[in-house]
Amino acid sequence: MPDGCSVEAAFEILVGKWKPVILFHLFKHETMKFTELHKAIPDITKKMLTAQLRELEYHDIVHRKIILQIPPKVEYSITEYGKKLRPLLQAINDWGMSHAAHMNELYGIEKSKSE
Amino acid sequence: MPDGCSVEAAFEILVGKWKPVILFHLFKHETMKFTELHKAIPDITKKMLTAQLRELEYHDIVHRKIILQIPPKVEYSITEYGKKLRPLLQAINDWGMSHAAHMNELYGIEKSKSE
DNA sequence: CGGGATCCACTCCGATACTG
DNA sequence: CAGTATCGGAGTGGATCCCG
Repeated sequence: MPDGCSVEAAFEILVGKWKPVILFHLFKHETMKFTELHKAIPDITKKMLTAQLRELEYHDIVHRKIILQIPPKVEYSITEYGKKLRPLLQAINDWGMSHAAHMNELYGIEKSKSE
Repeated sequence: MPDGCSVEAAFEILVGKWKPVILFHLFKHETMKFTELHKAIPDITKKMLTAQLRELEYHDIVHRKIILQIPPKVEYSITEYGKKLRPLLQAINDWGMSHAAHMNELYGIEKSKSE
């Protein structure tokens, strides 16, 4: 099965529950410090933020720049290679939005998750 | 956060570990019976196959046609709406493939997952 | 400040067995 | 044949504490 399988490979990199949000912020701000990211996504724990960032770094999607000084500082940014992801993410996002509208047509607006 | 969040919504529908493969087969064969799908994806259990199919059905991506007879038969097919997913899946797949090549450049071919 | 280590809770998935 | 119900394991994410 040559085709349709790299989809899962792609998902392994993009899923992870927090990666889309992290990438979203990084695409917007170009460069963000660890703390800025953490404040932008308050619900994430430091552990998870670090873990997801490390994975993205491994996949050459984000770059980690360490600034040694007394209050240590680390800046994260999207790599040139990582920027290629943008149209794909955008396409997925567009589909997600239009699909939400489609679901709305079919079932009506569901606010609470049934009772 | 209006943007970059529908990505996760889209993932909820497309991820699930088996959905891409199921969709892949369905896109190829137009119409498949439950057993055919099961034979096409031997590793999946009946429980999972049913569950994933039901979710896709709920999201109006696949259609379930029940043929009542003594050996019961059910045919699954992609809906018209579901066909819109094809280019998206293709794009994700393309990126996954090119990314695999990129990883190969960076780290070389890794066959075993390091002992 | 950035991030690693440990422990725990929860969810997802597989194996098996049963039903219509 | 198509599908459901139950159980149990594995993997994932969260809270907390500790280290540079």
